[in-house]
This record gives sequence, structure tokens and C-alpha cells, in this order.
Amino acid sequence: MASSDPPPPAGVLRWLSESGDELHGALKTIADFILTEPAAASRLTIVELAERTGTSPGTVTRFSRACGLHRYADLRVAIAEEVGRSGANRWSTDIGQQLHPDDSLDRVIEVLVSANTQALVDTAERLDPEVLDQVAEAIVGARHCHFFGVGTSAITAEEFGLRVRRIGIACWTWPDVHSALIAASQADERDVFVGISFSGHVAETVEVITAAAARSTTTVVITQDRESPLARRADLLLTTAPPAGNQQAQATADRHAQFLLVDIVYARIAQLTHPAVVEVLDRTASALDGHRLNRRPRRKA
Amino acid sequence: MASSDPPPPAGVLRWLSESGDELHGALKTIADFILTEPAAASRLTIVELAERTGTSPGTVTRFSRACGLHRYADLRVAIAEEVGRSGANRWSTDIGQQLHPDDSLDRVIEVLVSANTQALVDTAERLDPEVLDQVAEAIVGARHCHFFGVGTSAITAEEFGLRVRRIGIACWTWPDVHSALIAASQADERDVFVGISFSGHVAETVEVITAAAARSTTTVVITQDRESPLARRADLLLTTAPPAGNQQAQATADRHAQFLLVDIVYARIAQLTHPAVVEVLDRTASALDGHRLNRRPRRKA
DNA sequence: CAGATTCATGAGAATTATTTTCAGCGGTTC
DNA sequence: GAACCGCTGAAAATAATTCTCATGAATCTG
Repeated sequence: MASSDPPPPAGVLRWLSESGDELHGALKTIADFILTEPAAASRLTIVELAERTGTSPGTVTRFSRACGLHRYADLRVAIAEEVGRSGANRWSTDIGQQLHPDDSLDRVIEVLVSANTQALVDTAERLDPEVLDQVAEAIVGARHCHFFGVGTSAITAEEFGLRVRRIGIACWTWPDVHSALIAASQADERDVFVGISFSGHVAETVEVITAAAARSTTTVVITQDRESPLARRADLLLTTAPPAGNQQAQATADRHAQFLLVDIVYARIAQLTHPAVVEVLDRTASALDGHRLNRRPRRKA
Repeated sequence: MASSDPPPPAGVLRWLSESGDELHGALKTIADFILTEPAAASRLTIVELAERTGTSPGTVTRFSRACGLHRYADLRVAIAEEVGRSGANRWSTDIGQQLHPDDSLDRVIEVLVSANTQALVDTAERLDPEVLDQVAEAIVGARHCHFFGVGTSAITAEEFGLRVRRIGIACWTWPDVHSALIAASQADERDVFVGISFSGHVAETVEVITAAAARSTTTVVITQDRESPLARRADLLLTTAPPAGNQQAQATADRHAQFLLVDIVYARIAQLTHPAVVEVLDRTASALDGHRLNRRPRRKA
């Protein structure tokens, strides 16, 4: 029975390429073919495979048995599974490479996806749950809540504001320094100011958060650099993942990281105020009904 | 022939969970079973599968055809491949669970990260590179470029505009329908209009894109639903990944997906206009120098 | 509301794929 | 060189799959 090897517990292809040398003759031929074109092999019937390898169907059946599988059909799905598994690594590989003007579009996509997902994972990993909780609580408990960012971070500020507003908390996103400074000058310790800046070195945002801090508001900062001037002025500091490899993808990756922080804080707020939020969200949704077209009615007819 | 949908080019399981609703009766039963236990399903013979689902072998064959596959054997390997693919990455496990008010913060983070990364990967996979190229080229070649979105999609529109503006293309993001309609009324075939809507059913966005189309501009649409009124009016359609499991994370996941599309188009545009972009980006960066604090001087002193 | 039509379904026949059996053949041993 | 061993493919046997078609449910139409 167990002459050569125990059958492959998982991974026919791996087993073939490793202990595959122990196969002789026709079986070896079949093994080689499968290793060369596993994807194709998994789509062939037993007869076709036999023809392609110059063997016979019966031999292919014996081959399947030699692989520790009962039927030829099992061999097929085993190979297919492994093909799928190896094909899946597309998205986790070559971050850190620069993009060149003549790179294929596929490569651009690949790099951006990996950079962005990596940023999400990295950001999540370095997250301090305690701070996060405090941020959520601060926002929930705030009388007023203010968001500020400049340039690309203005967009994160807007998103944050939109979300928080949507669940019924009084908040503003200020589109420029002056408005933000005015808001800060009228704030007090019951309020929360959120400043967002990728670098943490943007003068306007620092200025706004400084002014807010001077009025004893709770200051929250989202940035990448925890040593930056902006970060130093934060009561509660949330950091996005630091640059990982690829330069060009950095900006976009950080955007995703910032949004992830917003997502999480938002979700946490929703948790903290659960029943209220559910109701508010329903109201929000139905407030938009008149602006939707061709929609199947909500919840069956 | 093509009654409901084109067959799945890649990803039976994905196709089933998306357009799977279009299947009725016995076919639906089979689809559900496969979605529930894909790994098991791929190892069953057609007779076994028929028994388990309370249908007949013939129906299973028809099911395979409905999936765009010729033979049942093809269905098996297709499922197996996909099982292998999803089993390979660990972030795809616990998506689909609802968030409960008393879930731990760690769990919230986990779910959001998985949902978001999944959305990125899914979106990338379903991307049509050709369309993407056409979008990039259209924007590069446009006289004027306009972005419009309402609600949360307004933020994506803004981000898109910000990016494109940054590399020196004349473009606008319109904050409200009226402005957008006015812009559309003055546009012509040299211009590009980009409409963004998660659902594709937002009246305002549809209206703007319709108006733009009437003026023969090139219309680009970013949405999730390729059958939506908005999508139907698009010259060039980019779709984000459809809901994958978790309801609450859906909105945030789609936001990331939209941004990924923006990232990619942006990167592509940068490629197409390479030397120009490098220079413009340098200028953009130095334009902000006066607003940075405590920064080590760029590129040595 | 009856009749017509369409369509999904499963039963069974027809086909195809797979496995098993077995005879032949090349190599090895005595 | 004869006997044996074990691999191999041909062909028979079996299992799986597909095809055909009658049935009945559902929808449409007059």
C-alpha cells in the first residue's frame, strides 16, 4: 500500500512537484503535464487528458489514486482549488515598486490595490482602541463638533462631518481657515474640534487646532506623523499608517487610511448610541426617497 | 439567448451572489446551496448535488448553463477555483456578519477592514481595463471636465476634481444640481461629464448626466448598479463592487471602492501625460511651501 | 373566467465519461 | 531462456451527465 509516500493531505500540485519524482513512466508524464499547465489540466476530461499525455484513461485513473484521491473528478477539483489559491496572491505582492509611465494598466491597478489595502491593514494594526473610544465618546457627548482640513484632507473632513451629521449630531465642516477660526473662538470645553492633515505640518490646520485648544475644546487630530506640530496639539491622536514603499501610491493610500479611521469612529458612535442611530438612519434614508428613480419599493411590495 | 445577464466571465460565486437573484425556483435553490457550501458543492457529483438540493440532475445541468458554463464539470472546477482563491486570504473570513451594539471595538475594526479591503479587491477584479483607459483618455483629451455627485458621492466627485485639477486639467466639481445643469447646458462634445452615485438612482445625478449627454459630451458614470438609470446613460461606465455581506459596512466599503476607481484613473492619467505631470506636481507642491511648518527643507538645503 | 401560451421541471432515454478488468508486453531474476 | 512481476492500454462495465419530452403551474389574453 504505502509504498512511496503518504497521499497529499492538501496540495496536489505541491506534492507532485516535490515527491513527484517517485512516479515513473506514464504517471510521470501525466504529472509533468499537470505541473506545466494545471489550469488547462483541470478542465480536461479524463479522455482528453489521456490523449494529451499520450496515455490512456485507465492510467489517468490510477494516477488519481496515486495522488491519494479517489476519483478523477476529485483530482480535477483539487487542481482547480490550487490554481485558484495561487492566482489569488495577485493583490498582496509587489507593493513598493515605483510606477513607470509605460507600466501596463493591470500593473497600475495591482499596485494601487495592494498599497491601499496595505494602508488599511497597517492603520488598523497601529490603532489604539482606547483613544478611538475616547474620540467616539467625545463626539457623542459634544455640544458642537467641528471638522477642519485643508486640500485633500478637507475632503476627509467633509466626509467625517457628513457622516456624523447624518446620525443627528450637531456639527460643521469648515471650508476655510477664517470660518474655522471664528468657530474656534466661540467654542468651549463642551465642543470637539477635529483637525485632519496628512503631514501634520499644514499651517492652517495647526492654527485652527491651536485656537481650539486655547478655548479648552477637546481636540482630535488625524495625521500620519505623530511627532508633527499638529499631532503635538492633540488631546486625542489618531494616526494613519506611515509610508509603505511606493511613493506615488502614498497619497491615495493615506486617503483610504484616513477614511478608515472615519469609518471606525463612525461605527463606534453608532454603537454607542444604537437605538437612536437606527431610527435616525431610517429617517435619513426616507428623506431621500423623493429623489430616487425606478426603485423597487423598500422591503417587498 | 442572453435573456437576463451575460454569463460570468470570471467568478461564478460572485456572479451568483450578485445577479443570483434573477434565478427562480429550483435554480435559486441550487444557487443558495452552492453559495452556502461552495467547497462541499464542488466535490459532489451532479446526482448528489441534485439530491441535496431536492432537484434533479437535469436541472443542475441547466443551472450550469445558466452560469455560462458548458458542462457540469466546468461548474465544479469553476467553484473549486474560487474556493481556493477566497480561502487564500485571511481577511475575507468574517465579513458578512452584522455589527451588534455590544461588539468589541476590535471586532468593529476587523469587520470594517475586511469589508473595505474586500471592496477594493472586488472592484479591481471586475474592472474593465479598456473602459478605464477610455475614461483616462477622455479626461486628458477634454477641453473641460465636470464632476457631479450628491450626498456622499459629492465627496468622491470633489476628490476626483481635486486630483484632476492638480495635474493641470481644466475641471470643476459642481456642488449643486443647478450649477451642474448650467454647466451641462454650455458643454459640447469636447467636454467630459462624470456623474457619481452609489445607487445609480439619484434623480439629480441622472438629470445632470442626461443633460450632459444631450449636449453630446462624453459621459462617465461611477456607480454600483450597472442596470441603474444612471448607468444606462453612460458612455463609459465604471462600477464599484456590489454589496458583499455586511449591510452596515456597505456604505463605507463603497466609498473606498469609488476612491479606488478615482485613484486608478488618476494614475492612468498621470501615465498618459507623464513628463507634464511630474512638472506640474512639483509646482503644486512648492505652491504649498509657505503653508508648511517645521519642515526639513525639500531635497537638501 | 376559460382557453391559450409560456416556461420551469423532473423522468427517463441517450450519450458520454470514468472505472474496472484483463491480456499483452518489457524487463528482471534465477 | 523460462518464470515472474508489474506497468500499460484496450475494451467491457459502470457511473455520471446530458438530452428529450411530457407534465403541470403560472401568466397572459380575449
